[in-house]
Amino acid sequence: MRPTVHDIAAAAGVSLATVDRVLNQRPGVRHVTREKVETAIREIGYVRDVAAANLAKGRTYSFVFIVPASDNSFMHGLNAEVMAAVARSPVERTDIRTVEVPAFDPTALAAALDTLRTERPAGVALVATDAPEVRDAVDRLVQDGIPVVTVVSDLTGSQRHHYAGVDNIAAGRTAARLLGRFLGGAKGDVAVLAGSMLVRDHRERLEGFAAVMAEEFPGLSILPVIEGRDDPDMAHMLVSDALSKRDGIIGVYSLGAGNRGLIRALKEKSVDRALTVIAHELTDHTRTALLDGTIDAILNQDAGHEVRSAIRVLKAKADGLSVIDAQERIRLDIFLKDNLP
Amino acid sequence: MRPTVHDIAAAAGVSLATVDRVLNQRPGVRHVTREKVETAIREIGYVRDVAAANLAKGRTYSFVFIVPASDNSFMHGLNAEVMAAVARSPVERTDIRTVEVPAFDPTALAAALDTLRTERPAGVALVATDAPEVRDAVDRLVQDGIPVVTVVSDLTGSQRHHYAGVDNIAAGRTAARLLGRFLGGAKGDVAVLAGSMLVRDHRERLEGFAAVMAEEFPGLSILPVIEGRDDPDMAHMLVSDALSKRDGIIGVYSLGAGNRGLIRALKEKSVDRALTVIAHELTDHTRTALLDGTIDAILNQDAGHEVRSAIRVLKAKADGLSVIDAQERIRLDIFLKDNLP
DNA sequence: CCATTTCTGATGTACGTAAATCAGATTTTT
DNA sequence: AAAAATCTGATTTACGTACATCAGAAATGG
Repeated sequence: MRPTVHDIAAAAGVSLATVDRVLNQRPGVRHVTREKVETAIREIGYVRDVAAANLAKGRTYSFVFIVPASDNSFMHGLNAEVMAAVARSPVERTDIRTVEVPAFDPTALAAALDTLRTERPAGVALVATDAPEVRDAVDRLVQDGIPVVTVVSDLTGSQRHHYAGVDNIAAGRTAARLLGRFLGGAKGDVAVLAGSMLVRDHRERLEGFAAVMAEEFPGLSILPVIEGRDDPDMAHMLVSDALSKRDGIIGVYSLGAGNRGLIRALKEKSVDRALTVIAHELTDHTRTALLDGTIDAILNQDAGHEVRSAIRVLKAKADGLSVIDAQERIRLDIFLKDNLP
Repeated sequence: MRPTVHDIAAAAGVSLATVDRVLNQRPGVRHVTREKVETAIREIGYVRDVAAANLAKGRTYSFVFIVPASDNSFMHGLNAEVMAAVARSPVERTDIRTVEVPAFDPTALAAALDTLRTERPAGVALVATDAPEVRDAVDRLVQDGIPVVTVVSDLTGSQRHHYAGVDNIAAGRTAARLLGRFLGGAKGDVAVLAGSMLVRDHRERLEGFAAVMAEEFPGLSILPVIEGRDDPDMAHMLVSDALSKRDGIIGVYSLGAGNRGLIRALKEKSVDRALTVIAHELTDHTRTALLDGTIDAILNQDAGHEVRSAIRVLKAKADGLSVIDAQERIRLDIFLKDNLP
C-alpha cells in the first residue's frame, strides 16, 4: 500500500498536524522538526495523493487561453480544440476560459495578460506574438507565480514555463529536404508563400527552409517570398501572377495558412505544368488537394495535441508536479496521400 | 458548482442510498424508481467524480502487460517504456505488472492470457501474435469483462477493445511513395528486408508497399522479400549477398527490426553505388545512419505513446468512461535528417 | 523567573463517493 | 389477513488530504 500522511507522522514521530504544516509549507514548524519530517517523507517515499488533495481543497483549476482572432482554418481548428477541452473541463476539475485578442497586436495581447494579473488564474496559455511588450507581460505573470505556457508560437527570451508547439526551423528544413528530394536532381526556381514575415513561426520556417536549400540543393533557387497575409484571395492573385511570370518555377513551399487561394491558383496552372508542392496545416482544403495530387506533402501540427498538452503542463505546474517530456513534445506530422488520419 | 449525488437525491426525491444503488447498479431498486433517478441524473447533468469515487473505493487499477521476449531494439524500447510507466504507477493509482512470453509462440501467449482469467486484473495489454488460439483467449478475457487492448500488433477478428499501434498498411504505402518519389523517375529494382512473413505487421507493411509500388511506380520492381528474422547478422549476410548479385537494385525498404546488419551491409556497398533506403523504427543505429546519409527516411511508431495510450484506454474502460479518439490514434512518424527528436 | 512568543499535538470537519447496516415501508405470496 | 420477500430511507464509516481551532509545551525575551 502507498504510504499516507499518517505513515509519515508515525515515522517522524510527530503529529499529523505537523506533517501537514511541512507538506503545505505553512508556518509554525521548527527547523529541526521540519527536517525530520522531510527526511521521513523521502525515506518512506511518500507522494501526495493529488486526487485526494484536490478533493479536499475543493479545487478547480481555472485556466485562461488567449487566442488571436484570426480568420483562418488553423485558428478555427485551434479554437474548436479549446472548446472541446472546455466541454470536458468539468470532468477534469478545470474551468477553462478563452480570451480573444486581435491578431498580431502586441499591445492588446500585453494588456490582456496584465488584466490576468489581478484575476490570478491557475494558469495561462497563449498564442504568442513575438514582441518585447508581450515578453515583459509574460514575465510579470510568471513573477506573480502564475504558470504560463505558449502554444503554437513561442516567445523566446521570456520566462514562460513551456512551449506547446513544433520546432518551426526543423519544419522548414524538413520541407526543404522533401521538396528537394521529390524534385530529384531537377534545376529551377522555388516559390515560397508565407503569411507575413512579421510572424515568428513563418520567419523560422523560412530560415530552416532556406538553410537546407542552400546547403543541399544548389540547383534550386528560392524566389523572393510572397506574402499572402494568410488571405485566400490575396494568395491566389499573387501565386497566379508569379506562376505566369516565371516559368522556371518547379516547386512551391507554402509555409503559412490560407492555402485555399494557393490551391485554386495551382489547379488553374496545373494543365500546362507539373509542380511539386509542400504546404503546412492539414485542413479540408489541403487534404483534398493532397489526395488529388495538387499538393505532394503536408506538414502539420496537431492543434488538439497542443491544447491538451498545454492543459496537462499547466495542471502539472499548478500541482507542482513534473511532466513526461516525451509526451509533451509536439511532433511535426508529415502527411502523404497514404497516411492521412 | 458541479452537481453531486446529494443533488440527484434531492431532485429525484429519493434518498442517497437509492441514488447510490442506481449509480453502481446494485439491486434493490424498483424499476420506476430507478428510472426516476436516471432521469434526474440526465436532467441536472450529473457526472460522477472519478477521483472521489476511486478514493472511496480505495481502488488501484491492476494492469498486466504481456510483451514478447524479443531481443531487438524496438522491444527493448517498449519494455523500457512499460518500466517507466511502472515507475510512475503509484502516482496514478495503477499497479502494472509485465509478463514475458516467448516471441511468436501463440500457444504460450494464449496460455498466459488464460492464466489471467483467474487473476482478474483491471485490464490487459498485449503485443498480439496473430493466431486463432490467441484470438480465442482474448475473447474469453473480454467475455469475462476484462478490458483488453492490443499494442504494436493487432489481432483482427477478436473482441479486443482497442488497438494502440500504427496502421501498418498505411505505413507500407507511405514507405513506397517516399521511396518512389525520392527515386524520381528512375527505373530499377527494390529490395525488401523483412523479419518474417509470419508476423502480421510485416505482412501488412509489405502489402501496402507492394500496392503503391504497383499502382504508382511501374518503373520499380520489387525483388523477392528477404527474411532476416530480425537478426543483424542474418540481415547483413542476406543483404550483402543480394546487393552483390543484383546491381539493378536502387532502393531498399527495411520493414522489420534488426537494422544493424542492414546498415553494415549498406555501408560496405555504398562506395560503388548510391541507394535510397527507407527503414522502420528509430533506434540509435538507424538514427546515426539517417544522419550520415546511409538511410534516407525512417518510419517510426513511438513506443512510449503506445504504452501510455494503452494505459489511458484501459483506465477509461475500467471506469466506464469514453476516450478522446484523436488522442489515442497512434501516428506514423516520418523522420528525415531534419526533424529528429 | 515570569510573560510572551513560537512551536507542536490533538481533534474535528470537509471534499464527493462507496459501501454497509438497520429500520421501516411496500409489495407479493401463501 | 398474516407472513415473507422486496424495496427504500436514514445513518454511519471510510478513503487521503486540507484546513481550522484550541490547548499545551517549549523556547525566547526582558
